[in-house]
Amino acid sequence: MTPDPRRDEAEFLASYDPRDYDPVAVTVDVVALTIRDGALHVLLVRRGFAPYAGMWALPGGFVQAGGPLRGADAEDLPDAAVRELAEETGLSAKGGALGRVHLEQLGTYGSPGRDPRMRVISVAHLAFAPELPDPQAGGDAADAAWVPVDALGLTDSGEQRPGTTRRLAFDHARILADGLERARGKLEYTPLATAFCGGEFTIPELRSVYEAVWGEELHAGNFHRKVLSVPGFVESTGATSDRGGRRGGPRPRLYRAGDARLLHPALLRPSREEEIR
Amino acid sequence: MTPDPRRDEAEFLASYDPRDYDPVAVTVDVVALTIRDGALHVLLVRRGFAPYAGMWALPGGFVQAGGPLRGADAEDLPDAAVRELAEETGLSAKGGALGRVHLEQLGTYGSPGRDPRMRVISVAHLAFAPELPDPQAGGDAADAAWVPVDALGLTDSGEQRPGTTRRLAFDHARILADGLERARGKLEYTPLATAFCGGEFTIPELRSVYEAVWGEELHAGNFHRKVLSVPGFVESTGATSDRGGRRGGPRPRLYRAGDARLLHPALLRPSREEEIR
DNA sequence: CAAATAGTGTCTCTTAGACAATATCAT
DNA sequence: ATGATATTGTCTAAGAGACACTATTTG
Repeated sequence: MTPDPRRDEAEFLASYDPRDYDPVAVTVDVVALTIRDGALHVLLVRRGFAPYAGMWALPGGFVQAGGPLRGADAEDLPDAAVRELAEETGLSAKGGALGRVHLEQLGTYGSPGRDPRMRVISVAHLAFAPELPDPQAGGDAADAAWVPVDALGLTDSGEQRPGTTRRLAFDHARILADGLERARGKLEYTPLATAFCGGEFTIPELRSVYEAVWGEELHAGNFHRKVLSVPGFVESTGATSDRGGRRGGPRPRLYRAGDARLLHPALLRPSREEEIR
Repeated sequence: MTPDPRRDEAEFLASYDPRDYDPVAVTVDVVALTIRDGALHVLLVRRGFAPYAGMWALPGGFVQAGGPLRGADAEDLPDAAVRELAEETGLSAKGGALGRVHLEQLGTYGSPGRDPRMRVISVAHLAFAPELPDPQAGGDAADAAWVPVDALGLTDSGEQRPGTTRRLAFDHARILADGLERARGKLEYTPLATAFCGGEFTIPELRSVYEAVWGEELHAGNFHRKVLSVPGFVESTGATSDRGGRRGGPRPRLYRAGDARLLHPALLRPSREEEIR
């Protein structure tokens, strides 16, 4: 049963009864990405309870709907995503380390049967974070950790290769695969790679972000010149890093994110020939 | 109140009661675009009932959730979008004219208060259609029509300019603005402009699609050469159109969509300098 | 016939990418 | 000292866009 839009609002509210509706739950899941030790990591929680007990899942939870009277506890979707992220990481949402996190909506997943309990529509979000502390296992989670994406054995078709130890619950392998593909694309035409860095960063650090997300080595010289040539991508701080490269080399200069929202011309990743058809 | 994931599935189902939940309704809305008379049009319905009676809205409706027992009437989100489109246009979903329509998810809109009746989460979809017949006003709609997008006075910020006669209900101006921006971008790096054409089309017809969506005139010669140079964008049918241009000119050749899913190199639209920052 | 249009040729400028060179730093 | 790294320079090929030209069709 679904609401009948032919009734006007007053009549609707007067005759309102939750039992008239097919129950649908709306959740928010977050694909939170960060770079650790030069590798792309995703924030996962281990489920303590059925369904999928013991398996790993994206952090997420039910949206506070607010009920028919739309109480003050009704949450907007981005707010719900930030709240879930804060709960799982133990970080404060406002002003704290989460203040620098980029968050965008990824997509909505609502196939019947994706949750064995009931019809669940999940609005997935994508977050780019600078390096954050290890998460606190809390709430519903038996464990929580930043997990290297490579260790999950994801295929392009959104499944995990057989033999992968950490199995993902629900359709979270598909959601994560979609999030990774979105992230790879975003790095091409937006300056969001800077969201993985701290407030100040070097060009080689920025390059390592691209290499971690794209899974390809980039030519240092050409990358350097390209980043500086795109208007508004980065701006110089005038300062210089206090350390050279890991195994030698001069001290790189420091930059901060510029004011561009789109990169023009874009930084196209090499060798996309395969995925064109 | 939200479900407690700590209960296992059997216990969950045994104790299930719809009244335990904050009621949330999930709808599907469709931004259906087509080209008519060289101008971009969107499919709109006029609301016959409150809220927003008399205003125009995107076609859409409630998703059939299927209830806790997940009956056979449970709908996937894309299926719901196709069903809404078929209901509003009076066209058959399978095999009919809707078979050639491109459909993709656009985004999910769930701000509290966006629907005055209750908490409604709307999963918006974007459809590219070749020229279709005029829709049949039916179901909940007092009227239905393909409306020129330019006549809606949309601003970049997702609002309608004052003085626009056809007002859009709910947050549909924002959704439509997002859909248009997505469409403009998709034409750059995918061959989806062909989805606005019939099975066979000419390069000038394809160019008119780009001009209608981007709102800019393109250089005919350069466009022609560019389209043919991108691998897999179009393939020749060998045939020639039976008419020349409107006011003269040779008969253009006919092409059909190629097998590329991405355009490489992309067709970048001119003059994007403004929107970079 | 006059005007418009399809399709092709040519030129210039920008950019991507390969490669090289040099200065600086870690070990 | 040795090797790695940051940064800049140079060269080549590809592509975008401006412009011109010809052949063909409509009215």
